[in-house]
Amino acid sequence: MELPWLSAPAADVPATARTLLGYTLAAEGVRIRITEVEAYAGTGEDPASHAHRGPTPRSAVMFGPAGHAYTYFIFGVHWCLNIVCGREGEAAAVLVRAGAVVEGVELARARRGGVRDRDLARGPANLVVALGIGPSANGTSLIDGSGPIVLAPPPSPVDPASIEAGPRVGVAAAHDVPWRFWIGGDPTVSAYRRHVPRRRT
DNA sequence: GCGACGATTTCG
DNA sequence: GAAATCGTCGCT
Repeated sequence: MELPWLSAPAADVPATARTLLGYTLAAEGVRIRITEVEAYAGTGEDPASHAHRGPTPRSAVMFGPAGHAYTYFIFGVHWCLNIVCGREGEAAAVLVRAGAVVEGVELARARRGGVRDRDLARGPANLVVALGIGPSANGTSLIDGSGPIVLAPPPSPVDPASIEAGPRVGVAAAHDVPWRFWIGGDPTVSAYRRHVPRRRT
């Protein structure tokens, strides 16, 4: 699978994020159709990006070739999945926030335990659980079949007019850029929560 | 080396 | 509204 537009310049990552809506991610017996994403740009361009202050051991994958997975650990509890975008040396990425399970529903139910089907892959950490992936996926290719996750084009095209945009969820910085994109009206899209500062101890 | 804090989820 | 819970990153 060749997806050259994934390597579009980092400045175009919002457009890349929109394009990824409707694509499917398959891993460990479950396939989900992406219904919600967020765009993150690179060094110096996006205060909310992990790569904003330059390369670090964690964010190194973001600076690599497009089409690879960037997984990170958050709050000592959860894993989230990004699709690396942009040209090599740039650090753009698209956070996969929600999806609809289209294959392997039984497996996804077993992994998520007793939630409604629409919630199986609702929210970035829940989506990762439904797909049964984890830290070992970091840095693997999503497009050449060499890794545990495979990205594939939409089974049915997404109507561009149905795509909606808004501020990214839970980010303290850049609250004003509408870099979250979702398929309008889709029940699997996660609820918007504004960033809440933690109480200092 | 130390400490504040996070692209979250879930419960009360 | 707040806790859980720990790796990462910047610097008191």
